[in-house]
Amino acid sequence: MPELPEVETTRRGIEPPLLGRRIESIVVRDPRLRWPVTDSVQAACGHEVTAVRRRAKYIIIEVGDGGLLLHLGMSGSVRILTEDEPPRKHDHFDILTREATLRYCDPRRFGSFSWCPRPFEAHPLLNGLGPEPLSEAFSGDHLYRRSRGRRAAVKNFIMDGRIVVGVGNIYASEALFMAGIHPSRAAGRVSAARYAALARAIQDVLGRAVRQGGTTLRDFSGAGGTPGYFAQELLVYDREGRPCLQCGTSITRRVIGQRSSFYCTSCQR
DNA sequence: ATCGGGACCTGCTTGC
DNA sequence: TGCAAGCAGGTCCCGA
Repeated sequence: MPELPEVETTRRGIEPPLLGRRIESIVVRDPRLRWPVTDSVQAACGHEVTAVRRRAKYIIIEVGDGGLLLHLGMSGSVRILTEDEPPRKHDHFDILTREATLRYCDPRRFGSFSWCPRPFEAHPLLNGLGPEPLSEAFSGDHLYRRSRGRRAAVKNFIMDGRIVVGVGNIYASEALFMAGIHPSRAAGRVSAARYAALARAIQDVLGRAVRQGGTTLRDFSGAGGTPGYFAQELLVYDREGRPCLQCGTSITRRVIGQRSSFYCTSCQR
């Protein structure tokens, strides 16, 4: 469900109700996430939220001497409650302020929730991460330099968080199509010029999706998991057998690195 | 160092 | 209608 645009949309959605508010309590109903949720998250209680940031697909709810580190995994979502509501299946925990409650739901339990002391970058889950795709630190030149000598498929390469963060399965397919690069081409065999086009494509597609408020999480009432209206803008993803919008060739689906990949055999080389 | 594959989960859709 | 297989937007960890 959540790629970077959805995570950023979630961040923007929970920032107003949390920023400047004191965390009164954290109620863990079901600690079984990717890693068991421990009592260490209670360190945030009694503190005021000073910022709600995003790093890669993590959301960091900052308080005094640390932050709550949140990942939505494949199926995670949060909603903001302003009145009591009985928990549903897969509602794992609540973060309560006086005014509102953040409730986290994650059926597949690939998400995570943990306490992160400062400095955040030192946390094992955050250190070693590559640049943010929408930051100055990310460029075609960066991709080019990091890819020399690599034989892995370029699609896997750009989905590797140590190279660049936030490029998930959908947008990897989309960006490669926009740049005209075949997803299974060896990363080390893509020219600097084509990496420049790829970096632009990644920034363009992620930037547009963020500006549109993501897709499935536009509201926080727990929408259902299918692609929202951004799906209409997808050029190749989930379009197997349908005509390429550039040349009419039937779009191919193939598993690369255990993930479905969609591309045009004629436009992408 | 790099790579591919397996692992972790539930729920929905598809096909026999 | 029922049941099993296949599929899903992430990413960590392992052995080669």
